Amino acid sequence: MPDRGQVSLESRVPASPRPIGRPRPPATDRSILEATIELLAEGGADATTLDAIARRSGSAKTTIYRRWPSREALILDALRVAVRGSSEQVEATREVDRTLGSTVRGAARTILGLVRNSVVRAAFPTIAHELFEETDLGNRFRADVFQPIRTNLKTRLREEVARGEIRKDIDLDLVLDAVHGGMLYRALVGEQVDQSVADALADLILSGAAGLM
Amino acid sequence: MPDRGQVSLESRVPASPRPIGRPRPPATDRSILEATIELLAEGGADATTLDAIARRSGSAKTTIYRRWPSREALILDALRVAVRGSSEQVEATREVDRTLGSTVRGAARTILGLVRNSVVRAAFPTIAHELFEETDLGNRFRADVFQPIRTNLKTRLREEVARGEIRKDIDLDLVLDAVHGGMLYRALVGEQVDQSVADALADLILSGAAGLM
DNA sequence: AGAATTGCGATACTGCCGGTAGCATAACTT
DNA sequence: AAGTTATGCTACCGGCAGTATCGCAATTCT
Repeated sequence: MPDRGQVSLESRVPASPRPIGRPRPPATDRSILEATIELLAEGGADATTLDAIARRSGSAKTTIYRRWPSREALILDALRVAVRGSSEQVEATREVDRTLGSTVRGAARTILGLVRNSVVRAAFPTIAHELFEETDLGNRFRADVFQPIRTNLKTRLREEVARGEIRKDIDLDLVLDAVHGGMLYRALVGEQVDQSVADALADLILSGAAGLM
Repeated sequence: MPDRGQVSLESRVPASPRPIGRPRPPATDRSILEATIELLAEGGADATTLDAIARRSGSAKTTIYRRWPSREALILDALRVAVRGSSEQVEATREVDRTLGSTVRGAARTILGLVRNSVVRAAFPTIAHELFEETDLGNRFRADVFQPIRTNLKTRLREEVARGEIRKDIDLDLVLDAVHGGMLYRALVGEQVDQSVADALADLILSGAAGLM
């Protein structure tokens, strides 16, 4: 069991000339992930059993286990793909406007796309479990998915601070927490989540709720 | 199988004089819930199997299934109890001060107690699943747990609006979403969550992030 | 007192699912 | 041709949610 690992982080310089033996068609990874995503979207996590994934992808269950160490890992990888797709879509939509507070509004809209994504919703309990339990899987997911989005947004927020659009004494992490968390929370408790809500939330956090006294 | 049901919602006017047959000792309910809470806190949801609950509570598995229709229902009831305990504790701590924005800060601290509660953390993936899937269980939980907290806070926020501490044009739901969601989100992604963070988040939402230009 | 009714504990069971083992075979390198 | 690795298949293990059965206990009704 060589376990070549689909995320070859260690494959540095030599770029291994040609591995010996029967090669793994990369298309198999894609079809498995695709099947997983479809099942998550259609029937939720409960319907996403390994037998169902194997059946739909056309690969054997054993093949799947040679490429992913566990069902959770596969689901999280599928979620990774789905998130990447969803946020890229949003990024494309976002015009590069520089109106006041555009970053905060953009952040709210990005999360909007995610909390409405059926794959994200289906996989959310799983990822929440991994995050809370501080699992290796959860930590990797946090580093690979959450952190990049966050550092990107923070950079842009710092630019807004430099431009004077945001106060210098503001904790930018809190701004992002309030925006992202607020949208997520609304989705959780079943309140309306759409673009107007996203914008309203962003505006609230920018302008504050306090009376002017 | 009469299934008397532990949440006799239909038991209206007559208040059934005395049910026939061997009575259910209410202590059994308590010991089962207690065992469930302990297991959730100690080993997480995975360790909270029905056999473990039966073993620890001293009741038979069949007895548990006569009182709760499913494992999920039992876990959600246990969570309900744990939340009630946790938020009552916070309510007691909260002095009845009327400083500006005290409600918002109080809301942040209440959630702080919840996201740090190990039972809540353990049961969170389950409740998230039920909420997202719009299950009967999830809807009941929303109505029984989320709504009361929310309406209570909204009432107090409206008083602050009347007092001029909060602007009239503010969507109070969004304020609560940002506070609760922000704290939850921080706990999820593993950022620091303590009282100073709760207060800072509340202050941010009250005063806003925007520069004064 | 005795019949009827309901709850309990124990044991055994079903069914599903995550994960594994073993094997024959396919694809590739040398 | 020999060695190496991937695949599909079938069969299996172990754990766990949920059910069935049964003898017994506690209580109400007549």
